[in-house]
Amino acid sequence: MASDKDYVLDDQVGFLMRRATQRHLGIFGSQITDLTPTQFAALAKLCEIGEVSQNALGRATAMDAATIKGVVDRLRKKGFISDAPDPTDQRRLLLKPTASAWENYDALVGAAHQISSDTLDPLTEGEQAIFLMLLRKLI
Amino acid sequence: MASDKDYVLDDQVGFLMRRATQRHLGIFGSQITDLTPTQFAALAKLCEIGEVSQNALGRATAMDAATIKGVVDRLRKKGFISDAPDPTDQRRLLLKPTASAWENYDALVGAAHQISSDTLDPLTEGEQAIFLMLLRKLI
DNA sequence: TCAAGATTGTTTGTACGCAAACGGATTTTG
DNA sequence: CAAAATCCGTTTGCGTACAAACAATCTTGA
Repeated sequence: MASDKDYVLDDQVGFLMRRATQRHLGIFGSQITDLTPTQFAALAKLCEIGEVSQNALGRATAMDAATIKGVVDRLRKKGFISDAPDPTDQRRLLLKPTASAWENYDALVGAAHQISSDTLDPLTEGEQAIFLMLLRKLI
Repeated sequence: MASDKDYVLDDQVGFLMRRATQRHLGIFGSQITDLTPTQFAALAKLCEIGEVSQNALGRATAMDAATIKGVVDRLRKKGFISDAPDPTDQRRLLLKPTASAWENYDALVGAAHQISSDTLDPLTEGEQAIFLMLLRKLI
């Protein structure tokens, strides 16, 4: 008989979440190729907020200071972020989306919705709502 | 009024899964410090299987060939994996857990169970079962 | 049988993701 | 007001993760 101590990797929540994330990233990559999911998240938040410091954008997108720096660097290289020193705080780098950022964001929002929809497609609508509700409790 | 096209990052399944995974990795790191979650997954599978080629271990743990190579290299450096060429297939590297691997695995299984339990702790037992069931459908 | 195709392990390059440390700027507090 | 604490952006180092390419080795099919 199975002991309480049995450990089946494939039944562990961490392993299942990693695999579900892998599938989601595959869906994302097949529909949006110019930006990574992380870059799109930062772009979306930046367009949502409008003007924000680098670290604050990181907090808003759940990326630490080291991670958001690399993401912002790559978005700037793509021409999606312009920055200027904050006149009221000399430590801060004030980020703003460029016109090109808005164009790309607007063009990609539909695909982004589709990606979320495709990710949840194996579930019924009711299950999707339950899943998202439970997922929110695990943050 | 909100348009159908509104995109709220914080409501997207990908973003929520990333944050839930972050929380889980934090819980893991606070209870198991000698091994990363990925390394523990590979170790657990290796102990479960017993003897397996490197790429096959990667498939069993949802890691591609490049990723599993690095993980195996680090586990070997820690003394948890011994390898030998497969006599029946000269391409294959046959991996086996060392005695030290078994000792460490046995010693850590309890913590691993606790990590899964802590990760799901915000949910009731019924919710946990539902969440895992839905998560499995999203793989 | 033997050429075509697949698989094994490897390397390189890019991109998160986090810990830790750092100097400089700002805020808090004693 | 000055010291302590905090926050800002940066760098380094390590560990996933995956794409793409590669040589060596099997396997298959005509």
